[in-house]
Amino acid sequence: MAKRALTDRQRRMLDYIQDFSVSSGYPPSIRQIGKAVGISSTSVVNYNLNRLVDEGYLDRDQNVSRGIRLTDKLGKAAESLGDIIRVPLVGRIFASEPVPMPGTDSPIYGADEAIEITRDLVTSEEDLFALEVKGDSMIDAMVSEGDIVVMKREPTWSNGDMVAVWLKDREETTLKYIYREGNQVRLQPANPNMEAIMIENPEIIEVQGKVMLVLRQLA
Amino acid sequence: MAKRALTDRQRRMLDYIQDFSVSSGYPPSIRQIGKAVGISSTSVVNYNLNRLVDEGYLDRDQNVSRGIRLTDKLGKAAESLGDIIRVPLVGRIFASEPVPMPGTDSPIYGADEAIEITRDLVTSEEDLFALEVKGDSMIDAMVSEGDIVVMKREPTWSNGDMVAVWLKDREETTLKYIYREGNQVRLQPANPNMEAIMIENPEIIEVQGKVMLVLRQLA
DNA sequence: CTTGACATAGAACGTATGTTCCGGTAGAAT
DNA sequence: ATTCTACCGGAACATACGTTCTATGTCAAG
Repeated sequence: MAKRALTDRQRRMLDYIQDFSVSSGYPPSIRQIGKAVGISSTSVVNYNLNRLVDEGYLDRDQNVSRGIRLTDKLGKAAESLGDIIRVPLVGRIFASEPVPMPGTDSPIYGADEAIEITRDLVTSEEDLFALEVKGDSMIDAMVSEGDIVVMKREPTWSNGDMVAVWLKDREETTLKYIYREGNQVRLQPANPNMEAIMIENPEIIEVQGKVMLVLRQLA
Repeated sequence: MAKRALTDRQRRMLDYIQDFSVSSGYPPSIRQIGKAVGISSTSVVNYNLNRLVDEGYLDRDQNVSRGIRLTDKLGKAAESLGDIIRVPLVGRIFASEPVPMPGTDSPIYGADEAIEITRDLVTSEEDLFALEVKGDSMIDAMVSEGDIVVMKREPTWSNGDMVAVWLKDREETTLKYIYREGNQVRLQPANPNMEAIMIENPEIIEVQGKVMLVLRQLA
């Protein structure tokens, strides 16, 4: 997968490093970091520290105690922190399965992975979660393999919303524009070349979330 | 003695700690400090570090590598650094001896001790040195034991200057206002109750410096 | 199912680093 | 001269800390 935001652990590590540094005047040791974020093994802290170096969030000096230096990348992120929101990446979306939901017992994805988006990309910040699209079954929604859909868990929907719907009879998840038409429901693909699906009995569909954003990270 | 500025070593240590900290993102180790300021023994660095803590220039955390934190005292000093000048304290002034001079082979005092004064206390910053007054022999100059005189090494003097003069015949140093009066020189004590000394032959006096400032630190 | 990439935990290791002790010097005070 | 204080140097010591190795588990890819 292209580029992913930090894991929750790594973010907490950065937060702790920053907090400790400003309050103590010097950076924390590996063991201090581990204790703070709940990692028992120094090697794991070391591992994630190196990941953070790879991501450009900090610099390290080898064989130097507390040889950690925060880069300005974090500073910039902190600056505009008010403009960035984190959306948990809770799983993947298949055509053949209902969408995983956060907080359920469904096989949680990384459990601590997330993507970061600027606030102005979405109209709401509540109840958002993200899914990675697997397979080409969503092509009728103009969504391709590897895309990330940011969804909002919401019980209600309005005409024209793009939603993830679970078609009980077909055992299939699709992304469609949804319209109420009398007693029926019309599921309209984003791809104008595709035919709409008319649902005569609304009982057989289950709206699992409203699509707020589709991300396609290339290169 | 009341309160003294830092030794040259300690000042270099502070400078190095600050430089290293800002450029590295974390404080230096004891051995790094020693190497930087030319101290071979870690215990000596440790010793001076604790002195600096006593003086309030930094905080330390025990048993923590690089557990050094600069206090804002240095920051403030650095802020107003343009307003502070350091005057080397080169020795003591006796009535019975010529004044020691900086740069001579005279028994240099601490060699690295100095006092700090604000710039506005003196009219000139060049060729200044400081002496501690020993004994009560300068009472006719209203200068008492323990005072510090800041002097300017200058070959010339003007009427009304207070100067340190070495009276060759008496083998005595005194602080007096000096006036040229015809062929003679009048040395006028600051204490109005004291009699002036008339010098008929200027050859027997030697002006060793012009007094710029007298400091009396109490409590 | 098997493989490989990724993440974690635990333990052992080497060393960077702070601490302590002991001896020595120089100047000031007595 | 003696004592005292401040400062320095060297070495030994204890440990805080970064590094490395092995084992384990998970999950996506083949």
